[in-house]
Amino acid sequence: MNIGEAAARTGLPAKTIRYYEEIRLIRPHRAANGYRFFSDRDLHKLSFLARARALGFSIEDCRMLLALYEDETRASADVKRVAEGHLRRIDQKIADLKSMRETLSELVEACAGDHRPDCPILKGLSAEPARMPG
Amino acid sequence: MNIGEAAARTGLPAKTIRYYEEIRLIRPHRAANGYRFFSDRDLHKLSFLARARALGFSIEDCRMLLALYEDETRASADVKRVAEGHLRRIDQKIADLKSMRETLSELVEACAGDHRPDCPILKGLSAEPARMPG
DNA sequence: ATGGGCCTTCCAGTATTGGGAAGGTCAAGA
DNA sequence: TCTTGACCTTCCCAATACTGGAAGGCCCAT
Repeated sequence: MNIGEAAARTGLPAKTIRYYEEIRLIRPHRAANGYRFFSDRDLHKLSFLARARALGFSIEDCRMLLALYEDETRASADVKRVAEGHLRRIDQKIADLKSMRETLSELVEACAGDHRPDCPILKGLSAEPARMPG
Repeated sequence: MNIGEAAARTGLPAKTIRYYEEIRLIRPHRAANGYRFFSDRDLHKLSFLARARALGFSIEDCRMLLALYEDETRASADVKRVAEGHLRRIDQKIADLKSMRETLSELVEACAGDHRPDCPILKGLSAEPARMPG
C-alpha cells in the first residue's frame, strides 16, 4: 500500500511515517514510480511504533524495542529493562509536575483575581522561594 | 555586573541569559567594551524568569507575566488567568502521564524479565489496545 | 609580552514533528 | 486526448528552549 493508506490504517500522519523512514526506524520498499510501498510487516511495525510513542517512549527507546520485537531470541529481561527505565522517567516527570502544581495552585488560590494590582502570584515569582523552617 | 556574575547570582547559565536577551525578554545595557551590563533591576527580572520557568511557564507566558509584573496598573485577574491556564496544562500533562504509567506498569508487571523471549510488553505494543467491555 | 579567564558573535544541533512549495504520477471523466 | 484533482516525491523552514563549540576580542596579572 501507499503512504496514505498506511497513514490511515496506523493513525500516524504521512509526515511522521516519512520521518521514521528518514531515521531508519522503517525501510519500506519503493514502487517503480518512486512511491513508498508498505508491506503488512511494515504496517505492523508502524502500529507498534504508534503505540510505543503513545506510551511516551522516546524514538531511541522505540528503536531498541523494535529491534527486540524482531529478534526471536531476545530475553524478556532486556525489554523489561527498557520499560522500567521509561517508567522511572514517567514517575519523575509526574513528581516534578505535581511539585509545580502544588506551588502554583497555592499562589493561584491566594490571588483575588480582580481589578486590583496586588497579586500574590507575582509576589511569589519575584520573591525568594519559601523555605521550610528548620 | 557582567554576565558571569548575573549567571552566578540567578542560577541561569550565561547562554540562557544571552538567549533571553535575543528574544527580548530582557534588555541589558552595554559597557564601552561591548560587554553586557546587568543592573539590579535586570537581575530581578532574571530571577523572576528563573522562578517562572521552574514552575513550567512557557517563555511566552513568562513574557506576559513579566509585562504584568512591570505594569503597576495591572489587574490581578490578568495574572491569575495566565496562571490558571498553566495549571490546567499541568493537570492535563499529569493525567496523560498517569494514564501512560498505568498501562505501562501493567505490562511491566506481567513480564517475567528473564532469559525467555516471551514478553507481554512486546505483545501489548504489537496488539490492538485493550478496550473496556461495554 | 604572555597567559588565562572573561567576554563577544555566529553557526549548528537537540527531538519530533508540522507546514508548505515545487513538481512528478495516476485514475477518471469530458 | 486533454484536463482535473488527488495522490505522491523531495526539500526547506518553523516551532520549543536551550546547549555546545569555534573564532576572536578584552582585561588583568606576572
